[in-house]
This record gives sequence, structure tokens and C-alpha cells, in this order.
Amino acid sequence: MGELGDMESAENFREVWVDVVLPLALPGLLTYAIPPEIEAASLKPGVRVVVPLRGRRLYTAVVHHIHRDCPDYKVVPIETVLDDKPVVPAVALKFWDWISAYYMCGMGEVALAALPAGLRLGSETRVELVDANRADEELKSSAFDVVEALRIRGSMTLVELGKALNVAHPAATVQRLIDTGWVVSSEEMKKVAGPRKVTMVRWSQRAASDERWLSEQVETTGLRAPAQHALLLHMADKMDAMLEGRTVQPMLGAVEGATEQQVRGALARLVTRGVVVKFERDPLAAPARGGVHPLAELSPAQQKSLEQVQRGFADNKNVLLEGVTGSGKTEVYTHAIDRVLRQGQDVLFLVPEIALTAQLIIRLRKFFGSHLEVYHSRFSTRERTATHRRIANPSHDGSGRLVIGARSAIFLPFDNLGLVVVDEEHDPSYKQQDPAPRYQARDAVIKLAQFHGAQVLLGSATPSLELRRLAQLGQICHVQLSERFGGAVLPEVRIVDLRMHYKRRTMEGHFSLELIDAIAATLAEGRQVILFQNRRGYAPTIQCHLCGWTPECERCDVGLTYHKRLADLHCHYCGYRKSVPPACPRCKSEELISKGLGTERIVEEMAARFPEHGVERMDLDTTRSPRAHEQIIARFESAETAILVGTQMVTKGLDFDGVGLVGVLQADRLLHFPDFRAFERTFQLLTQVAGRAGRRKKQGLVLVQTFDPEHWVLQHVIDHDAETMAAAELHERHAYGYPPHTRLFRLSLRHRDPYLLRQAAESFADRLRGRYGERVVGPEEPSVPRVNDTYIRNILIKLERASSAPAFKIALKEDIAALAAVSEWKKVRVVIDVDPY
DNA sequence: AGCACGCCGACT
DNA sequence: GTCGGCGTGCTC
Repeated sequence: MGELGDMESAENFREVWVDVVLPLALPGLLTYAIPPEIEAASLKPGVRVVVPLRGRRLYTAVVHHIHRDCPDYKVVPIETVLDDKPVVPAVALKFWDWISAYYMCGMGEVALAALPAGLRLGSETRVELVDANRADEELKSSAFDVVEALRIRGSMTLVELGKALNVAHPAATVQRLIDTGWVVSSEEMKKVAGPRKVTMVRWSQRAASDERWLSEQVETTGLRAPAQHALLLHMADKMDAMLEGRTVQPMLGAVEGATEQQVRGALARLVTRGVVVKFERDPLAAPARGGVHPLAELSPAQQKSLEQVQRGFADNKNVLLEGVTGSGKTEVYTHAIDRVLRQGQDVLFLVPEIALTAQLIIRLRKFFGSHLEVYHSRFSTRERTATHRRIANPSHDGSGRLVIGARSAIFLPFDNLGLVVVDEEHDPSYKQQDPAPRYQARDAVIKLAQFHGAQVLLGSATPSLELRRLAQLGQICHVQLSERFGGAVLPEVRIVDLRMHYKRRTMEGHFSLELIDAIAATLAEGRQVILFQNRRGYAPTIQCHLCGWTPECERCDVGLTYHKRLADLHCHYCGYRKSVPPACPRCKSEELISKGLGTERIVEEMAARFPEHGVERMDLDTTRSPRAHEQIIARFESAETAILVGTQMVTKGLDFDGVGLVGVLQADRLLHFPDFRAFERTFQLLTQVAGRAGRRKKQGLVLVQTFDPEHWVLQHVIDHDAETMAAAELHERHAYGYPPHTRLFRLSLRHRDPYLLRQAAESFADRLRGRYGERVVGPEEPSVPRVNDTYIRNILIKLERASSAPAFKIALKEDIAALAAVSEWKKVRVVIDVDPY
């Protein structure tokens, strides 16, 4: 840059301001001044800066843009610039803007979802005494404790003080001490978690290449040095077990029969002998590149689908791949992915829940090896930060990366995205429910891909009506893969009429004899059974046999769920728990019986009925620990478990040949769910779970128990007729003005006072009705009208797709502001959910 | 997210 | 009567 340029920037610094995104639930951006020592040119959008907030505390913020609009308030300068290179690339920042506008949430909320905690560290307040010898008689006890602690420890952070004194909020006391000149405080940034270094070991070159020499070494060591011997065996064992030829292992703290000291000594000697090599590295760094298998060969049907997909992409269209369960969509994905990776572009592979995809990850790792990254919010901060950093930097060899992740992976800092795959596109977990941004990752990713000039491949055996409609309109390309791979046939679906079985008394507990017989027959054939019930726990509740009393949550308007194993009652809304009372609190009867059916109870009934077979449960309660899910699947795969009982979890990702029968205990629970998507969802769940039965040549059987055997949705499940089902449901939705023909906005109003809330909600709905007429529904009482002592009323607005959403949103914000302008309603919270689920 | 200002219970 | 509980509001 020439002299003139320099002069210009020097001239400008006083009148340039920077707007930043703070990762906090703030409504908008905050404006800061640029101090003379910071070059305005270094403040590129997407770069992180440290800024003070409220005079003291420091926060990490992301530069949004630089501008010349002089704010009409006093601005504070930013503290420091953290990055040379944007942590959020320009495309990603544009995507943040879009999410914030579309889903009507603050940019800070987007940043909170998008940045792993390791990239948004703030400061801590550190305090120290001004004069350690000052007389302390005048101090009262809380302040005295602080001073005493500081005398012992020198200086402490507020958090440390809180822990040491066992006080939740030491800040007030400390502030008084600052005001009276006892202590001084300073802000220091929390330490940034640097790359972790762990000592790893691997075979020396000689040991790795000369197997005979190595086994000699192992043998001779055995005689006189048991610790070295054990270590060598351990290493041999571990390294053989490792995937894809990774030849490293962390140095192990404990080898059987040896102390850590002994292991260290033994290791040192093995290094001296030239058998193993020690080195340091970050265990989270991308694994060394391993042997990569060639892609699986496609069946003619798959090959044809792939070609159609590629043609759709060539037409610049996103593609919906509708493939029946077991048709091998994954193989089609891998070929499409491979092509993009070879072009040096990144691929994002979205899955509904990463925990359920161990099988998928193993398969993909086989093909893509070190190019594969996995990202999920269940991973530690450190892991997520490391992945974020790797994605923000180009790969070493210039090839594309494949990231498999759950919905939050859409916020990774891709700079050169070529393809997004959305597997099981219909799955409701793509929609984030609670903290804002309440985004639908499947929809958002279409926008993201558009910003990148990338394509989207959406796959499902039971496509959502949203995508079917887009396909009908020709806005996406619809590819069908209707043949099960390897010539397998779709299972036979049979409806079991519970009314008839109850009338004829051919029920055993919650099982019809028809289902019991089918289970027995399947087990006798040596095949396995999956039982589906959409309710975890033992039974929904307990009830007094005499007076009908049922326990309810004190803070929510909802019955408590009975968990037998823990012998207590849980509120699934606020987390409240209490133990089962010994007698009915109303009539003192001791006859409290459990009512209803959950997975826990089914397991109990099955174990009693088929004691010689393994029965296991898979639901939210049994998969809390990180590896539990994999282990349950492994036991099922090895046939150790003969009967697997579960919730939605058993409907996806279980691809085993041994399953001969799938039983659905209460289909009515799904059909009568109070939601406009209940029928669509029922069809999807039943079709998905049915797809677990009978792969390969042998046809599987699906039994669906219901009180409503003629229901049209069930009829379509029997016929495997997604097309007709969709047409009928689309027609219904059109008649009642529901998505996908309209867009929905759900306004959830919340307040502690039910009377006040009702008035505010009525008035607000009337105001909206004045503007939008019949499009406004409600206010309605939700199925759980009170959660945690806060009452809720919902208002739904059904907006035609043709009308302008941006204009609507502006008007809506005005209406909300008008509500808040009424003083007694100021405290009514309005939560907006765009495209609610 | 913090931290401050503001209304109701257990203590000098 | 005060100390202090955490319930809502604001942060450039």
C-alpha cells in the first residue's frame, strides 16, 4: 500500500466504528470504537476481538462490520484483536445474518450456537489486597472472610473466592471492599485451551517392518523383564485392534500388574532398546492417514439413482433421494461425496442424532479415512473447538474434508462447501426446539448451500411433505430408489385389532396372543424381535385403585411419570422428582397401581414370558452414558439380545439381518398425538420401524397393535404406499391452511400470573386478528399449560407462502412492542418460533 | 452470560 | 427495624 493509503487510514481511525456480535442473548449488535493502537484494517469481519462490557468484564466478540455511522452515545474502545484470520468466514457470517433474520432471534444467540465455548472465552475478575496488614476490626464477617482468604492465597479470582468461602455470589462483598479501598480488582482472560500434548508411543521403524525381530524381542523380554513384556503385549494388542493402521497409542497409565512407575521405566528401556518410539502430539489432531478402501460397487438401481442425482446437480437443483428402507442410499451418498472431495471441496453430512450413527461412521471412515470429521454437541468443548479450528483452516493436502454431524454442524466455518447431504431428512430432530435460534437445520442448510454455490442431497425412506411439495413444484429433483438392496423384500405389515382381542380376552398384559405367538415363533426360528413403544419409563403414571387419584407435578400441569427402577415419580417438563407415596394421599388406600405402558414395563413382561432369551431396552434412559448406545447395538448384533424394546431410537440406524419380527405395541399413541403432523409422523415412524424387519431374502413380519384398525394412515403403512399417503395428507393440510402450503409462526406467551396472561394473550391475538384475520388461531392452551410455575398460551399464525415474510416479521415485531408498551403486560414474555414443529 | 437494582422473610 | 434472598433489566 502506498503513502496515500496509509494517510487515508490514519485519517480515518477516529471516525470508524466496529459493530460486533457478542455471544450473549442480546437483541442486536454492539458498537465499539477503535483505539489508535489498533489498525482498522485488522478488524476484518469474522475476526474475534476482546471487548469490555458494562465497564469491567471482558468478552470475546466477533467483528460483524466496520462503518462510519457515528453512534449517539458514548462508545468504548475494543480491547484487543484475537485473530489475524477470520474465525468465521464471510459466507458463514452471511449465514448468521440469515438465520437471525429468518428465525427472528438475536445475532448473539446465533453466535452462541455457532461458536464452540473454546472460541468465546471471557475474563474473570481477579482481586488482591491493597495492604495485607491493615487492621480489620471494622469489617463484618463476610468481608472479613474474603480478606482472610486473600491473606492466605495472595490473589484470587471471584470464582475461586466463591468456592473457598462456599458462597454463591462473592461479588457484592468484594465490591464493598473495592469501594472502601481494601482490595483492587483486575480482569484477566480465562486461559485458552491450547492443543493438548499427550505422550504417545509407536513401534520403531525396525519393529514395524521386521516382524521376526519384534517377536524375538518380545520373547526374550518375557524372561527377565515382566513389566516390559506386559507393555509390549499390551501395545501389540491395542495396535492390532486399531482401525485403519493408526500406529499410535497414548502412553498408558496402567498396564495390568504394573504400577505407573514401572510402566514408565519399562517404556524408557524399550525406547533405549530401539523397539518403540515416544513422541508428543495432540490426540485430537486429525488422525494419520490410513488405508482407504475403494468405494463400494453400486447395484444397477443404485447406479441409475446416482446418475439421476448427478443430473439434478448439473441442472443446478437440489435432490431428494427417496429410497425405501434397505435400498442402500448410503452407497449412493458415498459416490456423490467422493466426487466432491476429489474436487477439493468440503462436504457436510447431516444426521439426526450422532449417537445413533456409529455404524454409519464406521462405514464412511472405511472409505474416507482421515478426511472424515465428526461433530456433535455431546462432544467436549475441547474436541468441538479443535474441529472448528481444523475446518476453518484449509486441509494440508488441499483435498476436501467430510464432516458428519448433527444439526449444529451447519455452523462450522466452511469456506468451500461443495455438497451437503441430509440423511433421514424427515427427522424432527433437525429442528432445534429450545434455546434460540430455533432453526430447522434441513431448511437452513439449503440456504447455506446456496451461499456456497453448493448442492444439497436430501435422503429419506419417508420424505417430509415439505420436500414432496418442493418436488411437485419442480423446485427440487426427485429421485426414487424403490428396490431393496440385494433383492430383499419389504416386510408384511399386519394390523392387530386390540378391540377384538380385549373383547375375546385374548390379551396377556399389553400383548395380544397374536403378537405373543409371533414373538415365540420368531425366537424359535433363531431370529430376533424389535418391540416399539413410544414411551420411556415403566408406566406413564400410578393411580389409586379406589379413588382414582393420580400424582401431578407441583410446578407444572402434568402428571408425573412413574419409574419403577428408581421407585420414583418424575416430571418430564421441569425435572421435579419425588418418591412414590406409600399410600394414596387422598383416601389413604395403599392400593396404588401403575397405569399405562412404557418400555421399562415391556422389558419386564417380556423377560418374564421368555426367560431363556436376552431382553434389552434402548431409550433415552438407557443411553445416557456415551458408549451405552453402541454397546446395546453390539449386543443386539451379536444376538446376545433376542428382544430389543425401545422408543423412536429403534426406528433408525439398526441394520441387521437377524430381525424377523417388529411389534408396535400401541399405534394409537402416535395417531392421536395432538399435533398437525401426527399422521405424517405416524406413517414415518411405522414405516421406518417396519423397515428393520427382514433384510436379505427372507421376508419380515410387522405387527401393529391398535384400537383403530381401519385408520387410513395404517392402511397406507400396510401397503407401503407413501405416495397416496402423502397426496391425501397434503390435501388435508391444504384444506386447513397448514404447512407445507403455509408458513407457521408460533407465538408462545408466558407469565406467572394465569389471569394476566390470559388477558394479554386475548388482547394480543385480537390485535393480530385485526391485521391478519382468520390466519390467526388462538390463543390456545397448550397440552401442558403450566411449566415450572409459568403459564403458557400459544397463538398460531398461518401465513400464505406467497405473502412477504420479511414485511410480516417487521409488523409482528411492532405488535410485540405494542404489547410490551402496556405497563401491566410488560413482563409477558413472547417467544417466537418460526416454522415450529 | 453476569451484574445491578428492587421487593419480601429471618435475624440483631 | 435491617440484611440479604434471588427475580427482572441492561449491556455499546
